[in-house]
Amino acid sequence: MSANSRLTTAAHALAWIGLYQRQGHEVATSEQIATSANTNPVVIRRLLGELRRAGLVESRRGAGAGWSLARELGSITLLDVYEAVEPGPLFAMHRTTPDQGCVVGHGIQPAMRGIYQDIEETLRHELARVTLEKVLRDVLAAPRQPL
Amino acid sequence: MSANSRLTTAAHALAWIGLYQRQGHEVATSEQIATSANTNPVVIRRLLGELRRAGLVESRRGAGAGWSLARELGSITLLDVYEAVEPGPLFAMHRTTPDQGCVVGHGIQPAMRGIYQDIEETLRHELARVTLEKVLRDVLAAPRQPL
DNA sequence: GGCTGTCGTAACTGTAATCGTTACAGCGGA
DNA sequence: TCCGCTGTAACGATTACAGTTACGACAGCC
Repeated sequence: MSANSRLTTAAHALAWIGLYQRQGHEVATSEQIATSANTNPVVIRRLLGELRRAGLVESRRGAGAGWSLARELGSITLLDVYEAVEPGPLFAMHRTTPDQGCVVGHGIQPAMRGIYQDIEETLRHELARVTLEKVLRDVLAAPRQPL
Repeated sequence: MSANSRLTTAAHALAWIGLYQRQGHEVATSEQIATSANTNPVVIRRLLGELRRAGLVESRRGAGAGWSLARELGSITLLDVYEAVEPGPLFAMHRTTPDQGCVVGHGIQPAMRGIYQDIEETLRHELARVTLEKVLRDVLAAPRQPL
C-alpha cells in the first residue's frame, strides 16, 4: 500500500504541542515542531491547518504567534486525527466502472462497498480507542538512548 | 488516502473465475476477466501472478491455457488476497527519522509502531472473516438492472 | 507608525505507486 | 507447424504526497 505518514506526523505534532504546553509554554511554532519531526515547517503548518479545521488546535497570528491545543490530549483520539487528515476511504473501487452486462461486473461494487464499510467501521472503532494522551504516555515511556 | 483498487480487482477476478468454473468451464483467460473488470489483460495477469505466488490460483500455458482456482472460494479469505496483493503496512512512519535529541522525536516511532501493530492486527482479523464465497454470494445478490 | 516574527497559502519540483498500453518471447495442445 | 494464451519487460500517464521557495497578512511591541 502507498503508505501514508500523515497520521504519524499529525500525532507527532499534537504530542509535541501537548508536552510543550505542560512545560508551561503558551504556544508552539511550526518551526519548532518541524525541527522535532525533521521536516519542513510548511508541511507542519499544512497538517495543523487541517487539524484546526477539525477543531483540535488553534493558531495565533502576529507577534508571539503559534499553535496551541483546542482540546485536552485526553479527549482527542486517533480517529479525530485520522478523519481530519485522511480524506478518502481505505480501499477504492475500480477506476473504471466494470462491465454492467456481466453478472460479476454488475454486482461486485455493491458487494465490496458493503464489506469495506464494515471493515472501516471496525478500523474507526479501534482508532477511537487510542487517545493522544496515551500516545504521549507511550512516547515518554520509550527507553532512553544507551550511552 | 491514495486509494488502492488492487484488493477490489483481485477479489473481482477470483469471484469471476469461481463463478465461471461453477458453470462448468475449466479455465478462465485474462482477456475474459479484463473485459468484466473493464481493464487491460496485463493488469489482470499481473494481479493473478501474485495470487498464484500465494497459492490461491493456478495457471496453464500452451493451447487451451488460462487460470483456475487452486482452492475453494470458501477457503479463501480477503486476508489471503490482501496479503498477496498489498505489500506495505497500512500507516507509515516519517520519511526521515525524527530528531533523536528531542524527547518526542525519540519516542514517537516506537509508540506509533506499537499502536499501529494493534490496529493492523484487528484489520487482519476482520479481513479474515470474509471469504470469497461470501463475496460471490453478495455479488449475485445485487439487484438486477431495472429495465 | 514601523519593525519583527509567525501564520496562511500558492506554486513548483521530486519521488513513488499504480494503471494502462505495447511488445514479444515461451509454452503446449491440436 | 500453427495458434492462443501466459509471462514479463518497458514505457508513458496519472495521482498523491513531501519538500521547498516565496510572499502577503496579521498583531504585538518599540
